[in-house]
Amino acid sequence: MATGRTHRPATRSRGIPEATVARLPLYLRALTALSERSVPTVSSEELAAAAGVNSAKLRKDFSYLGSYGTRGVGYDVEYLVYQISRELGLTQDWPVVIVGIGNLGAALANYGGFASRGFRVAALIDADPNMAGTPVAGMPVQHTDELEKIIADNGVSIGVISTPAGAAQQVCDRLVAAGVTSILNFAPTVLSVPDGVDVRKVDLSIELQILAFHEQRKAGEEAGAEAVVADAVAEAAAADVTAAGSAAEAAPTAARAENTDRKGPDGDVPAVMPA
Amino acid sequence: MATGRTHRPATRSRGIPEATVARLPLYLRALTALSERSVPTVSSEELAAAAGVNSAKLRKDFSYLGSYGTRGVGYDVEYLVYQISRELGLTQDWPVVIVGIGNLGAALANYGGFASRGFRVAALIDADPNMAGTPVAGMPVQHTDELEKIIADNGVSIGVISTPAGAAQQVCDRLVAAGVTSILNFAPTVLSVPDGVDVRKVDLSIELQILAFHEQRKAGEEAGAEAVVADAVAEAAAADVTAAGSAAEAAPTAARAENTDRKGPDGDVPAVMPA
DNA sequence: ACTTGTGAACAGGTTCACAGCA
DNA sequence: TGCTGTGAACCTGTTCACAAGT
Repeated sequence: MATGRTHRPATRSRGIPEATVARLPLYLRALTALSERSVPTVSSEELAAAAGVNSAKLRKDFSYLGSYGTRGVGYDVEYLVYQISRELGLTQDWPVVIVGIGNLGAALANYGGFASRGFRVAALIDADPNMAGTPVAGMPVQHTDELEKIIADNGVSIGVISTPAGAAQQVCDRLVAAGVTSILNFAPTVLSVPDGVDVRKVDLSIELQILAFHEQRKAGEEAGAEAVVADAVAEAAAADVTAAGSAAEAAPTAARAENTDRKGPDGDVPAVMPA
Repeated sequence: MATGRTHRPATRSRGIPEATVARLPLYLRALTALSERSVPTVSSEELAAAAGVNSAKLRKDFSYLGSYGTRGVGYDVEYLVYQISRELGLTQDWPVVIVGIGNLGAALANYGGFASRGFRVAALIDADPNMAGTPVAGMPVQHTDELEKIIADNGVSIGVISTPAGAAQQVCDRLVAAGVTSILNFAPTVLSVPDGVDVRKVDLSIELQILAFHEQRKAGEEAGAEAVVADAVAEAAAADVTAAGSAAEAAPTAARAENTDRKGPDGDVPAVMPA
């Protein structure tokens, strides 16, 4: 597997912190909502509440972009929307292909959040010949054989993989070979990619497992004790605790909000793992 | 705002770091694969490679769980699978309900990764009366009216929200009122929940936006300069960039993941800590 | 020999608190 | 007066490197 250890080539240190980048979409969404309500300006306190973060963090984040606010007043909504969009690269058109049109792929194809954010689904690709031509989200599914041509013809640089785990690496390799340099992976598999290619993974079951961890902890707390019971049972049960082999991937994120005053959601770290 | 600023410095305790918890599912998946291949033991180096992290981090993570390895040898696969499963609370059955059976909800209902990890879909709920009774993933969709009863009858404590953004908060409130204490939110909205309830969110468009950011950066780098060009244009364009994304986010779907998270800004997590 | 387990250095991110400016 | 912008403290997480076992 790729061993690209070069994570962050110091050379680019002038950049915006990853944690901040990961929050920009959040701010953008909150700002877009304000914009639609024709709100002209917003304070860091208000915007932070809408985005679910605390104001100090928000101000710090914005400070990395530049000084776009006005002391004593707040931020100009429209101006900020533009600046953040530009910073994220959303002012340009990003054609993307979705490979693997199963339940999830179809859901993604129908997701409105793409188009409204500068992303354009250039093609839906699936390995099943029977699906070819079938319309999904108003667009015909194309066969995997066309993959390279589609990517070249549309200048696609971002690919979404929603195939079964077993096909993911192969699809990934073809996407990369065809020129894709950013991949959003939904398959529960660790993908190996050459240096220079970004991969972000999303795994539905991982999120649930993390919730289960905290849920379990809540229950134990309530009970008062901690007796993590089973210790003797461990050995015995160990043999078949697991089964199926598909599952999770990595991704963290969490949010937390509170009702009554303050609150802070949390931090999230991006992780684009380098091969 | 900063009223009761009672810091909670001493709150730290025997807990496992959030970042570590977020990686446990990854290790578990890799271990499960090894287990299926009947591999008896594995070194931190091998397992780390399979999980996509570096070995030092993996060993550090495991050290929080206890000393489950054998120096000079490695870790016993079966034993570790059990220990991690137990730590995550996966040795028990977690009934979950999925609210909002659109494309994404259906995809989630069909997702095999749930069942194979101790999660059981107890019910599929949707507000559309026409969907009631319709089988999805082999199970009839039930109407929202039944929500409270379903949760009570099945002892559900984890809920998944895959409704449109507009309905999310309302659904969330009902889930919480009915007893749910952990929520996985796919709707592109910030949810407010009372203390003690965990919310994790997954937003697909956010992941894509983060990829776009890095993709844009790559392009610029290639071009040689860093000149974030358009600076003068900014001012001019700012005025009406606005509408760009009015389509709004209606459909739900999304995913987002990343590294770690959760933690409390202020008085958040009551600090779980079993003595 | 070989690999774990971990103190300690390091890095990055968050929060504080206040100076600076409209 | 009010709110932004930010240095500095603080805290969490990562990496190093080696002592401790087997």
